Amino acid sequence: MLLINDIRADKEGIIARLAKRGKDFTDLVNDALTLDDKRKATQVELDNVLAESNSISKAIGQLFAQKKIEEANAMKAKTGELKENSNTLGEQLKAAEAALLEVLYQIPNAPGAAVPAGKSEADNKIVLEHGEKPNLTQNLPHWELCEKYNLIDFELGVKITGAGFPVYRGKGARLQRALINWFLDKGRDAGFEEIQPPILVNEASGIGTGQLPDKEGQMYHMEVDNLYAIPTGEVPITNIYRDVIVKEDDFPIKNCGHSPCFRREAGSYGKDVRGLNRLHQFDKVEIVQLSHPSNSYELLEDMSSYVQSLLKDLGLQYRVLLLCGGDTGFASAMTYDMEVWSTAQKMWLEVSSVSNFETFQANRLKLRFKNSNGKNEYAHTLNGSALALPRIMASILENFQTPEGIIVPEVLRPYCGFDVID
RNA sequence: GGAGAAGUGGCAGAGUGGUCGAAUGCACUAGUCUUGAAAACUAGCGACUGUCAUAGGUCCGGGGGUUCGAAUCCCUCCUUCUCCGCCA
Repeated sequence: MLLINDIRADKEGIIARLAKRGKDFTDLVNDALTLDDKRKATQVELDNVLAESNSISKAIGQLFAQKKIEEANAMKAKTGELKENSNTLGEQLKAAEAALLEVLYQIPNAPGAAVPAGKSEADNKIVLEHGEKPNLTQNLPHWELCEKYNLIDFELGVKITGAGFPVYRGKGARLQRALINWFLDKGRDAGFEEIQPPILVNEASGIGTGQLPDKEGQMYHMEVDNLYAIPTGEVPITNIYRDVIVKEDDFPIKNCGHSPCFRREAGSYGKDVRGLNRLHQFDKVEIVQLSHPSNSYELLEDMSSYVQSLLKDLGLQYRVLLLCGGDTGFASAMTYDMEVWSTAQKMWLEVSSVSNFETFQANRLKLRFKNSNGKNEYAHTLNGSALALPRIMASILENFQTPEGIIVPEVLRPYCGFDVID
């Protein structure tokens, strides 16, 4: 959520930034400020009552110490009203805080300066396009290639678990494992510390990264133990830093981790979810960065370049989109999407998304650093996929197919141990 | 899963109902001394909220309760340790 103090400091600026999402947030912003005023007023009132009651309690303590029992008992009588008062005010304060939070939770992140205004993906800006779309003599979609070469068995997954839980086998499994290892090695070379996080998280972590309470239905939930299957490695990795005050000198903090991801994706059917396009379980290598507020946008560019370097090394043609306000995720201030053209499906496949959240996540996480004035300040968080496996698998299978087989990108050959899938 | 013990500031560790937000040590920061450093000495040193700045308020694993007053008593949850059981 946005910091109420930031909103207070530059209300018009925040409203203007939010307007780039194609919606007017003036009312919500005003509500938030009004509720915060109310919260503060209640707090001051409560503090005064508590201060008085504290001083009386201390006085009683001193009277007892001086054995003036009767005077002490007489003083006790005075505290009844104060106590009642503080109880009422305490409840009012809780209510005021809850009301403020409820409004703040509804306000998305304010898009950054470079983000174009717009309502839908039609308004996204194509930043660059790299390489030529492949010109193939054979154009099978990946699900047919998977069947032809026995790489991924979707039907078998249905039998074992259900739709959206594919079984990778043989060279399919090996290619995927090769990609994961290669991504992790590249991450390490780029200065990211490798993390292998838990893939089940507790409620506090879900709240920390914003999946809870709103998006509860998108995660698999284990009721017996009240744990959630992670929808992305971002959740456990970012939560490493929940309630942490990092050292300013440690910036940028760079983490990278592979994990399975679980998404219920309730209600999505049709050709967009065919094959590997959308799954309930998939693997992803995620990169996470914590940044000093002063240079988080530089780091966003670094992350974008890094992801692009992976795509280039794989020999994939791609384009980079700067998402417009309306298409930028709720928590993000600025997002680049990387898309690979699928010749067979005649559509762009989103293979990565890198975002700068500014303080939006750090606020909920209570992720701070001590600045040069000795004051605690919220850090900026960024993350991105580097990369998500299924669509990269699909891109490789579809774009490197030949009548003689699928040609494995050179960088992966040492990792998977074969040059061609036939 | 069963039995027992424990959770206090960055760390260690006092504190069992009344000037305790918390002794002491270490670590850290600044100063004195020194050519410089070390040592020694002096001072400072938790977080949140709040104020123009003070003041004030909250926080001793989390939540709730008893009391005029809770780190201290009660309930509950979580975590860690020891022993037993089970086990990749």
